[in-house]
Amino acid sequence: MAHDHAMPADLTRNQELVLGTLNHAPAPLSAYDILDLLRSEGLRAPLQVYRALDKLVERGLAHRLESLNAFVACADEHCHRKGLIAFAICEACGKVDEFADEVIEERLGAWAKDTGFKTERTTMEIRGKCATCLKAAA
Amino acid sequence: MAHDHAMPADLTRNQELVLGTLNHAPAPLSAYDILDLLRSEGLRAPLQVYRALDKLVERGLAHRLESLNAFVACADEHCHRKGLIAFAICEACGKVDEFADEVIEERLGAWAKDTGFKTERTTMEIRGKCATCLKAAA
DNA sequence: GCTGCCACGTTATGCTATAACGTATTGACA
DNA sequence: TGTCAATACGTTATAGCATAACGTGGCAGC
Repeated sequence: MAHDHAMPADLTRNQELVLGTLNHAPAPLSAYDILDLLRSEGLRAPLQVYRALDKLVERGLAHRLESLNAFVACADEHCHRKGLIAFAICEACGKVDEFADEVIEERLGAWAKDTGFKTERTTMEIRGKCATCLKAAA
Repeated sequence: MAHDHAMPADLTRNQELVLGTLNHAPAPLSAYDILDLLRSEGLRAPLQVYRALDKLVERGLAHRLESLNAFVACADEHCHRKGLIAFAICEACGKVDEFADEVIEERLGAWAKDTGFKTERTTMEIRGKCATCLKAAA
């Protein structure tokens, strides 16, 4: 993708480095991938990356993909994405598509209400092949 | 939960041991949890557990919870569950509720069709607090 | 100046998963 | 009956992901 998002001004140096790395990556990166890419900037320990990632995820600037144990920058231009987000992950090229669906959100909300469950966090990840890769394989 | 599911007759010894362990667990177990519980049965290496889990998951007898790196037995009595399954995980007691929603499945199908994405596997996990734990805390 | 807070840096460790071997069993079938 | 393919098994070693526990340093507010 290699495009820049609007980057908040109040990030710490480490957070900025990590977010910058994610922004320029064409596919999700593991914390250790990020660490390796940032050794030249002085980062040495996994914890430096994990701490930055925690903050970025907390603020919605990055997302964790549970099924990959990896991270991506938020795809929303102004990072104002609210509510439930779904990810479609291409197993061939690694690209991740981020989308929201109000109907799904509402159905999950209804289920939670019915069963008395208090939702705190939802992850939804679709694995498969993206249109581009399907075409290329044909 | 500690109830027995119908257990297929053609499981290998290791698969049977692992599925039995999951069936009797009140909450998801990691592969290493399972290993520890089965050392008395002669299991010694993680791979023995992972191999059994792979087969069980493949057959739909067990599910992997990506957000926990853990496994549960399929909650469906006869293990005939088809299509997309959602999991609601209580962060307090660890219990997992398994459910299906056709509307959600259809919405995801529609999204895939629109974008030309070929879905192979979908994970949907809700984290939060179950009704029982909420009541207990009140 | 003191205090509380938060980010940082470092070392060590723990948890999760798989690679790469070789062996044993079974069933198909010439 | 021998051999072949398929599949599960067992073991050792290693790779990959994540956090505990410690101490340091900057900065805001009183």
